[in-house]
Amino acid sequence: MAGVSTATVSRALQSPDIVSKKTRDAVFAAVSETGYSVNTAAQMLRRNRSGTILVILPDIANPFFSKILSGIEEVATQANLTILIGNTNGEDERFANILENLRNGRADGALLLNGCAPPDGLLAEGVPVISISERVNNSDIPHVGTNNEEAAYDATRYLVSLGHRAIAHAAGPDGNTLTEDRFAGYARAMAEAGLDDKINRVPCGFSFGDGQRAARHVLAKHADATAVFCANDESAMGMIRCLQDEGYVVPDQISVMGFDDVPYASIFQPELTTVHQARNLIGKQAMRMLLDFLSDQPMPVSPTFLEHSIVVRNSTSEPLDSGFS
Amino acid sequence: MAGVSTATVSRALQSPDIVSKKTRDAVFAAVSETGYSVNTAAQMLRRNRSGTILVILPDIANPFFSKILSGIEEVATQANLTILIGNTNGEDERFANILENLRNGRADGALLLNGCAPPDGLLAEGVPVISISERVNNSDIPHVGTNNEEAAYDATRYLVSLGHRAIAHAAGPDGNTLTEDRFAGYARAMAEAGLDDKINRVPCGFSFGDGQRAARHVLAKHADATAVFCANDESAMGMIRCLQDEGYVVPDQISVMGFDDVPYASIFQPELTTVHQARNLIGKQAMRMLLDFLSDQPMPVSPTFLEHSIVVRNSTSEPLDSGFS
DNA sequence: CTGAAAGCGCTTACAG
DNA sequence: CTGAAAGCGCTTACAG
Repeated sequence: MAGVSTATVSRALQSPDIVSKKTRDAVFAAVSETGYSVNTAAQMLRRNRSGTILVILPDIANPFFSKILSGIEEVATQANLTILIGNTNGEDERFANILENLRNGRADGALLLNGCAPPDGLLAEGVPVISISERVNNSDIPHVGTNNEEAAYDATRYLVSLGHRAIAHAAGPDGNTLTEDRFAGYARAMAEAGLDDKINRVPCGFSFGDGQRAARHVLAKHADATAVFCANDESAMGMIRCLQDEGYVVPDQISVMGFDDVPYASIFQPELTTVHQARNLIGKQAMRMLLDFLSDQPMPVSPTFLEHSIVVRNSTSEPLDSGFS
Repeated sequence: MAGVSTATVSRALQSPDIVSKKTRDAVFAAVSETGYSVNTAAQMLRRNRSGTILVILPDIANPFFSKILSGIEEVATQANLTILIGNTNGEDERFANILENLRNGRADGALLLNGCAPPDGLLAEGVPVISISERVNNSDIPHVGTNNEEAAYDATRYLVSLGHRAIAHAAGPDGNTLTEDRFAGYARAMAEAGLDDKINRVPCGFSFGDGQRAARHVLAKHADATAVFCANDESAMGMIRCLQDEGYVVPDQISVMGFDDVPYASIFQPELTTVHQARNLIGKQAMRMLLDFLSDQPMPVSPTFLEHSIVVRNSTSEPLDSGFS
């Protein structure tokens, strides 16, 4: 090296201001000449910090997560943190393996996007964790996301404002907080509009195929419906596709509304009316909170909600008087 | 701990067969009781290996990559390796930062999906790297992917076999090996069918919007075209959407074919005829090769290609005699 | 089959 | 402002 101790090299690199300009320059010169790069493993070992945060999600291919991820990345990069992505694929075993990264020191904290509580004992104690988008039931894990109840309420109110009365709700998968929150908002708006007797929860799910199946259910059992509010965009698209295949015109004969505003919502035909979530901001906010958490700042006890909005496109319109039957 | 030295604990955990059954059991019991987990940092430092491989891609949200990623993950998990995803976002600076993980020991090797050569000096020497899907120009980095020239040739032959003669090609972005390979395959098939004078390279790109713009180009300048072979699925969908907006019926008046077989290809209306790439297998194969590379086995000097196939759906049909003008 | 010991490459109180 | 020294938690030749 260039005439100084390793201690000084370390100082020059980590806190340039505490060494003299002369040594600093010498060190930087030597570094760029030799192409030196600190050994992260040694650094991690000594500091007892990995400088990495773990992002746990159920399906990396789901476009819903991409903007959240880029928000997380932006903030993490600024803070000089690496992000490690763990893909559970909905499997408990994978989830457990991924959590291992928090015990063995590969990551200092985690962002949980899969809505599952870490199994007892698997979450290392005192490790900062924040849940995003999907709340974790019965836990005090800090949360960042959209107010799903409120957003579903707004969505339903929008359909009511168009003149719809028989509005069905194609609900998400069971045992999911998103499903319950969105149904609750729908039911509240219906009740408020004096439509208690029209409240109609159709079992559905979050996939395109689920939406198709739910459409057949609607056609078979609720032929008076003039609108369907679906629990997410994917299922709304499946719903529409099936209705079209059965010869119905959306929105002329039946309106369909989604939730999420995924990238594809504006490419699908008809373009989907949906609820927009501020996904990038959600990711950023969650990462910022995790940063605070890592530096032992107190966490908010109630969930942090970011603003949502109704995006009106072409899959909804005023109802025909008679319904579509 | 349970009556043995740390050396023995290490041996019991890493190579259970070289310790006596008695100590092994004692160690495992103590481990599960205390919830002990090895410190990865210390392990990395001592072994001079991170047990992590770096996957570099331009856009994590692109659904094209998801199946490749899951293939990579499957093999990596079996081999007990962690994967670290680096998202370049197409930015050189990010790319450089991501490559840093190979210098500082956070990763032992890399899988390159962004088709860019690591800038001189930024790739640590002797680090195993394999390129996937998109070849890196002028480099001897081992490659795994689809034979794009051959696949484009097959796609074009399919259109020819339907009876099309005026087949345009909406080409990918400039300076990309995929673009050149696919154009070359298209041109070869056209020439072979005696249609040299019909070879028509329309500047396009890989996005939906690029496809829409290219459609206008085709309508304005090549109104005799009865089919367009697009460089990927996204642009093919944009092409179709614009043609529909202009009042044309696909495939009746004009056939459009894509490349990749992304998940959305079968949901889009009309369902897209395209070239299927064995993305999961590509990911697996690349990861397997990287494993070999890491254990110093020799790499193949020529690219490893996995099988592609033509998926016929509803965006292509026999041409009308007259073209669509 | 097991233990004592060295050392991986950093960082950081402790002196000076 | 800088250096010498200790120690983070492992793994692995080396003895026995």
